[in-house]
Amino acid sequence: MMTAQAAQRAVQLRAEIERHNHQYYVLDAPLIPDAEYDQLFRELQALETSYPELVTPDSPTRRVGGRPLEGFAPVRHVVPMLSIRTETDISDAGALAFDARVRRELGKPEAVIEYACELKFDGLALNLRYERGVLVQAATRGDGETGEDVTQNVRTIRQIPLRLAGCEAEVLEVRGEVYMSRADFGRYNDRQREHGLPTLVNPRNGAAGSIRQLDPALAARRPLSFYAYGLGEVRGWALPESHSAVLDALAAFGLPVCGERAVVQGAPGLVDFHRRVAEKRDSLPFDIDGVVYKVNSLALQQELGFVTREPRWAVAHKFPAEEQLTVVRDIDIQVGRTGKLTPVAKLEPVFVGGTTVSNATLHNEDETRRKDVRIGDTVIVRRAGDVIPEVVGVVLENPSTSLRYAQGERERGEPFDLYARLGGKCPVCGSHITREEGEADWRCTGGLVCAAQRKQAILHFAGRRAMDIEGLGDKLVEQLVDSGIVHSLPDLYRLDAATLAGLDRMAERSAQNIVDALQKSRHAKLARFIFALGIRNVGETTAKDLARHFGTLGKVRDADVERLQQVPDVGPVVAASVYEFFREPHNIEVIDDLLNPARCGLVLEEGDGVGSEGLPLYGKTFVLTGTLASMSRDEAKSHLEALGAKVAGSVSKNTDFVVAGAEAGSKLDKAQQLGVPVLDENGLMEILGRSKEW
DNA sequence: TGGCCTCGAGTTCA
DNA sequence: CTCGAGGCCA
Repeated sequence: MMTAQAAQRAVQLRAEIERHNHQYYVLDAPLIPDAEYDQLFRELQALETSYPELVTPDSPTRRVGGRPLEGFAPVRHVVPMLSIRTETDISDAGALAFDARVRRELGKPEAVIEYACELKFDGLALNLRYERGVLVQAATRGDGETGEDVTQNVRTIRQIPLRLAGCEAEVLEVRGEVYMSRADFGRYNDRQREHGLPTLVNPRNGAAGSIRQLDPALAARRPLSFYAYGLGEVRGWALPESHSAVLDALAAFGLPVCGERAVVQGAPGLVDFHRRVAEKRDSLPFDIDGVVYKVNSLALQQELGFVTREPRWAVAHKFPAEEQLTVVRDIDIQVGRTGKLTPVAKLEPVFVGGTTVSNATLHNEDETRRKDVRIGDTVIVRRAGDVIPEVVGVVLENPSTSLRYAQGERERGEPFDLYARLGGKCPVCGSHITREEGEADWRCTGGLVCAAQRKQAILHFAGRRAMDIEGLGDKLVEQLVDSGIVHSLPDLYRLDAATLAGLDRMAERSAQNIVDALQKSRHAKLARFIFALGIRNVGETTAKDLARHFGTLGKVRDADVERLQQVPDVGPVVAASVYEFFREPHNIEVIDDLLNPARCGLVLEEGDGVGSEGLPLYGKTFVLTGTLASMSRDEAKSHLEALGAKVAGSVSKNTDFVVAGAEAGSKLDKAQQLGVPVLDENGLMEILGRSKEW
């Protein structure tokens, strides 16, 4: 790069970074995720390293953060609050590189260095000043030299002691991070939503925003936590020899210190810590960016010193970002089994949370409008603890494009309007679409005329929990419906191997497998068949309830709304769904066809409609969690149900037993919380075995 | 009527 | 897994 170009780029980057600093630190309204900001910052750093003549005294790299907010008194830090360098390589190599650097700087290439390892919190750094053990002042980092006096707000954080236990030091400044736990964040937002008040975007913004609340009464309502991780100015207190001993001392004074820390030896210890924390990351009660490594010996820390504003003896080693920026290429609209129209954002593929994400649901029109996602927008995508990616929100300025369009607002697409986009018609069948008063969803009115709904209905029918027709997946159904071979459910049972073998990715062998699977499914339990029909509001459990109560399909079909409501857990809504389903001539036609021995030849396993009162586990509710060694969860479920037990999906005080297999999750915790008896696999086998003898 | 508990339905990627 | 809503009970 030519010097002139480099100079121009540096000016651009500085302006950009300053603006984001202002957004982030002063306005608490970041426009871009941290990873993106870090990247801009690193680019400027790199540029200034290559061209030292470009460095200006007011460059953002010369300071650590933003600037004090008007309204809070400025506080000059006696000992500057430095930032910590981030290792660029997020793989294990990052840890090795840091250790190698430390040994080289110390001139001891062979030494095994002792490190203190901690978590890197996603929050806001604070300096707490204690004089003779009393909290006299709390300040934010600000620009590192001067922060803001937020003592009033910090006093409202219960975890922060106003007086230290057994510390009479003339001055002891404690540094740490204010954060919001995930649970507190969720609870806070739930409450805000209930009252129709604005919610917080993420816990980090919550923490930063609360501390900077000018009204301490408002700040006090935000549930904040704090962890101490270091020291500022110290007078009249003999420093221990190591960082870990400092933290122990702070904990003894009554300050919260995070328990997830370790003292390790050399690079292997760092790698090990990084891995262990990465595994735990999702189950921690708070968000973290990564981990921090610090040379443990304070003497060695001093020897290593600083490069400009960053200590040589510490680095942050981050994890893959859970949030990333990407561009919405298009908004597709999918048609579900019930005709529900779901907008889906087609994204420029982006690596986030360990996998590449290219689709994200926008749920419905209101949700899309609330987030104001439009085609062409840059959005923040998150893939946190759970697996499913979500669009967190729109970024109104993309740093890479705003450099180009620095002067004006970027052109945006139209606000999302589902009806207008579809011209009022289902994208698959062209039937008109409706949205009932008070409903969130638009629906296609085409019913089974709509190919999309037919495909979904067939897939549902073939599903594992329904008729369990192995091999009949979405690709095959797609082909069968599109080619016109299968129009409705009975057509499935008229398929032969020769027809199937003509299809894409279908040879004789696979074709025969499908035919066999269909043959096997001709004999089905009533409950599965009812579920397979796909009646609105009738899922697996309700289908079982109906089958058990009525015993035969004929009785279910002929039942009036009143009779239907006598089934446990069936109220007016479900009863109406069932009743109307069996009044629809097309549905009756399909069912008759399926059960006609001369046509499809399905045979239902029907009963006489007695309850299961006589069974040994009648009236007991089980919840299964974790993985069992000897059988699948579904098998365990059907065994239990065969004995009259009810198997529910979540634990409550009505649960009689929780069966915990290997790697049981939150359900086990909940069981312990509620004092519900927990069985291991042996316990389950014992119950199943014993009950069989009865 | 309000506050649980459940159930139903929709969702992503390897 | 999570959200929304149906159903039940106090």
